[in-house]
Amino acid sequence: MGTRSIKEVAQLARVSVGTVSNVLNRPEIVSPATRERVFEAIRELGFVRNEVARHLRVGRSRTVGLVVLDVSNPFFADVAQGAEAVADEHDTMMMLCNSSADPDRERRHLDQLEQQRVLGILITPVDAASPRLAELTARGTPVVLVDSAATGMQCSVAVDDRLGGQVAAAHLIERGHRRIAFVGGPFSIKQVADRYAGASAAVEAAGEGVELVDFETAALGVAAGRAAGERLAALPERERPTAAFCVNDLLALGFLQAMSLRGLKVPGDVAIVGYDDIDFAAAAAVPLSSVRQPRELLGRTAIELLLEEVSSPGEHRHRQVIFQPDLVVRESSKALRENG
Amino acid sequence: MGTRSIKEVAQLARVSVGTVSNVLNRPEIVSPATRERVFEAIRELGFVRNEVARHLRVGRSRTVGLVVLDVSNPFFADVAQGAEAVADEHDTMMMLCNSSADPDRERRHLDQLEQQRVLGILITPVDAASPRLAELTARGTPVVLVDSAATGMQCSVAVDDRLGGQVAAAHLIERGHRRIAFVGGPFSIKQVADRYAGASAAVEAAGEGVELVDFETAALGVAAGRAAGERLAALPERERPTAAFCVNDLLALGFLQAMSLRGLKVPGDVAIVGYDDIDFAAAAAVPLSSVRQPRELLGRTAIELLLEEVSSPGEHRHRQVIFQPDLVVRESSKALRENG
DNA sequence: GCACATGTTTGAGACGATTCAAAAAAATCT
DNA sequence: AGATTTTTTTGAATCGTCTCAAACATGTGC
Repeated sequence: MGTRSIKEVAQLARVSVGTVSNVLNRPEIVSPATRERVFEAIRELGFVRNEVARHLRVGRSRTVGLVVLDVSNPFFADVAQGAEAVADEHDTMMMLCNSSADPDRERRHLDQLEQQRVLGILITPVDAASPRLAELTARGTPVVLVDSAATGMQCSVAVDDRLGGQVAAAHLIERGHRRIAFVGGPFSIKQVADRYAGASAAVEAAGEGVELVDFETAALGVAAGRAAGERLAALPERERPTAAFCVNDLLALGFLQAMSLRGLKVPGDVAIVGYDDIDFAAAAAVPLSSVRQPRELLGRTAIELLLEEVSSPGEHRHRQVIFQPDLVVRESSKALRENG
Repeated sequence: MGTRSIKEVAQLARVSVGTVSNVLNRPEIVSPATRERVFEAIRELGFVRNEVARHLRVGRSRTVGLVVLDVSNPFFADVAQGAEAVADEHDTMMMLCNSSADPDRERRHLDQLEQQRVLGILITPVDAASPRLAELTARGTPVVLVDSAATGMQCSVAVDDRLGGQVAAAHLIERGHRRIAFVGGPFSIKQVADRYAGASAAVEAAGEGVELVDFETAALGVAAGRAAGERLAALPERERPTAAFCVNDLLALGFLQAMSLRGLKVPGDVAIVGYDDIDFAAAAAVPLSSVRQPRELLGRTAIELLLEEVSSPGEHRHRQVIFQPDLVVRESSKALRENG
């Protein structure tokens, strides 16, 4: 094809390849006249540096991988945006990969990233304990866990999911709800399990008469939420929970949709609290109460930890950063319920 | 670091590097005994093939770039998902890049992708006529335009935006609206301009007494839609459009939110039609009518065209694929309006 | 046991950029 | 003008893998 090499540039500019390389990397050590001649040749030939060759020689990549559970979840889109902003400042490229919460797809992405010898990997793992992650670290690819706490071998950035679940459930209990649905799954995903644990704890703390009812879902999208909503709506009124804590906003949105299809009022018949506080939460049929996470900050911090690890491998100490979530109360959980 | 090369594997397995390479690429030509010995060595050393070196030697990358206007718009997330599914089948990696509709960010991404010598680039360009794109093609990086028609030098996959705009406006006119707001911008984005042109045409065709009122926005997100909604709501009732055609669903969602904040009923006071039919459209406060595009299909087709071009550069003829949009009518535009 | 086909393995170049010691050229000082 | 320092430029070696012609084994038929 029309791709030129440094050699051709050298030829046209009547200098050695070493000089062309110098013009590209340390232009200040090349005499102005030569430098100009080389630039001229570059322009004329439409030369574009081959980053692959550079990488091979230098042994250091300029791209980092970010593997998320679901690109189409705005939560991750925002995390990615935060990370990319920082990457950009460091002249680093970000490869966004989507695992769809599928361990197999995740593995394939990790394989490819490792083969590409990326600078490092940011990942929201399907399973944080997977040996694959330890392997990567051991072989020299730094890994930072995003939205999931590490155990010390890696850096991680997370939000206190247990606390988030607890706050959400406590809020519903305080509003007078006694039977609360927990909507989310699969439990193998750490975030789901932690938020459940938090909600459980709040329910325990409330004592007798308050219970948490599982509505486990197979996935974490709008459709799964709708399905869970249908299941709940189908229950006879006496058994039906009067509130639902959905483990993310997509589920909550789907759940809300099901309520309105089945003629149940929100928050009158069923109150809802979601998680993530994505932009759509506030724009929903009934504006959703939601547990907010600092999304961009999560991304920013993650990549900063990674870049720090890369730039000073010697003295780097792994850190586990944990942010606090915030409950944002909106219509969907506003009504007070008289106890029965 | 702990990264091993083919040479070390060869040493441990007591074979030549050529043989190791053969085991990796054409295992069938290696005798079973040797093959097993090599695999054993690979396992023992934790060898991971260096794709960078391979790429340099072979001259052919296994990754394609996808540059979109906005990762956090679910429309693009879906396009990406469609493309990635196909990429996956072809053992190809996808780099998702976000230009945020910023020509400068777009340029930087294109530079990086070209330097990485990717197999090809799928792009929803900020400006399809940019010489940068022609340059890429000329230098040997195939480019496929996504959601934007090409002029013959490249392949492209698009949806008939003019038709979409027309259908949306015609629908509102048919419902009895005479003054229709067009919400969207900047007009420098092709999709915006085309949808506007279509809506204009429908208004023209309706004859006297029907008009299109511009509410140009600076961006295409929820916030911009909310702002436009505020502007419209602030108008005295007699001048206020009774319907709005929003150039995408994010704008429509924001717009809808503004209506409800200002106490205007949808569709009673103002009817709304959005564009893209993202999952959230159906889940909105008032389920949104929207012009649906085949999102995954767009992505699939784009990368298929690219891979075809790459695999048979000789006889490849550039194609411009155009899909038809569909109007999905929901609550937000259902009410009939008696003419005044 | 020889000629020949068939099946395996080898090892010396690429690929395109970077690096760095050494050569060459230019500038400065006696 | 010659010696010395400083500034530029050079070119060979290198990164890790693939390729391919040639070398080497093994097996077959006579």
